[in-house]
Amino acid sequence: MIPIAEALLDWYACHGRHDLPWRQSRDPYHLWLAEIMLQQTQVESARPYYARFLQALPSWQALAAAAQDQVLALWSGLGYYARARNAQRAAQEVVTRFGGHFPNTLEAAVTLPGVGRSTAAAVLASAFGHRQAILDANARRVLIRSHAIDADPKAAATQQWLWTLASALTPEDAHGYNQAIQDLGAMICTPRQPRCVACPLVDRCLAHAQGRSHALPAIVNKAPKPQRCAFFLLVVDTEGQILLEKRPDSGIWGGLWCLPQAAPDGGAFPVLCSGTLHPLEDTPAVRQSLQAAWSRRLGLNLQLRALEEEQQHVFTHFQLRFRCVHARVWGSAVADSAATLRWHRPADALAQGLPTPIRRILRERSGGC
DNA sequence: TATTCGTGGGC
DNA sequence: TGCCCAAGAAT
Repeated sequence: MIPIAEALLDWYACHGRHDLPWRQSRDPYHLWLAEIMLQQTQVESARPYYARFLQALPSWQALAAAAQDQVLALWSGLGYYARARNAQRAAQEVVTRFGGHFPNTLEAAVTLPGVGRSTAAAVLASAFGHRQAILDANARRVLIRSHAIDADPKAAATQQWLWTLASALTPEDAHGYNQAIQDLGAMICTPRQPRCVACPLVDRCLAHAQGRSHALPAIVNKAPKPQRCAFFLLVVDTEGQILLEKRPDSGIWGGLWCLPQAAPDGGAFPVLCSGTLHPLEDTPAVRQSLQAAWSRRLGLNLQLRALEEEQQHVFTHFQLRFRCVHARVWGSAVADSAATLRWHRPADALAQGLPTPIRRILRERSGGC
């Protein structure tokens, strides 16, 4: 066996995180679900979602047949909601195209929505014992440091080299090795302040030999985050119900239920705001356009009331500044043939698949903790 | 090829 | 506090 693999497997046997829930199973459904949830997500964030999801939808068939709203409600708060929509589509394809069994080749597995090369390899190795290399953030960082790779980690040529390296280093026991290198990356070879004294690869690590462990991977220059501004409508009917709008599948918060949103100009999408402008200012003109836009889009006769203080929510690639607008409704009834508008009692609203800042708003209003 | 997709932890 | 980063994939 390659010395690196042997050292990693020995270390893993003693120090690995053997107690993770998805490591107690060899069921492809369990392992696949864990891999999807863990994409760009830390273990402790995904853990409670994994348990709840499996409890509610314990099989390919259950997930395939579920209502999308239920799937998104189970995912609500975990982020990257395309994963949830793709997961359901993948389950449907496993049932219809693969007879209820996860495909047992890399080529077939990556045809499933939301399953890329690394996710497919992880499932095949763990569920079927195949010798398949992964290349996630942990493995990538370990390889970059151990081989002192200076190139831009995101460049295509670097990715290709890393995949070649990962494949060459992965032993027959890929199941154990993949988990070992992930645990090393998460526990020892961390992004900042790696604990090289406790690393089983310290004697073979080029970065450590060169005294550059802390300097790798190379830093990629970051683009400044644009700011976007929007208003959210808080309208309650005579029975105390609140109006929610289902967002389209594409775009941010796709498929989730949200407070009706409008830009200061009345448009549907948040507008870019520079430092000098005050797009969230409470002016008669802004109120006018908001009232007109929402009344038309929602088919309601609205009377705007107070505007709440500005809040913000930071995404990976932009910052959303927003204010909540209280309103009264005259008459009733929302005409919505597409069923993208619904009145919910407060408790019902909180059971829906909501984006985190919207959940926070509704929770505070209903006096919850 | 470069963007677009969430959210919370940690320093 | 602000910023970086995470068990990546789709478009």
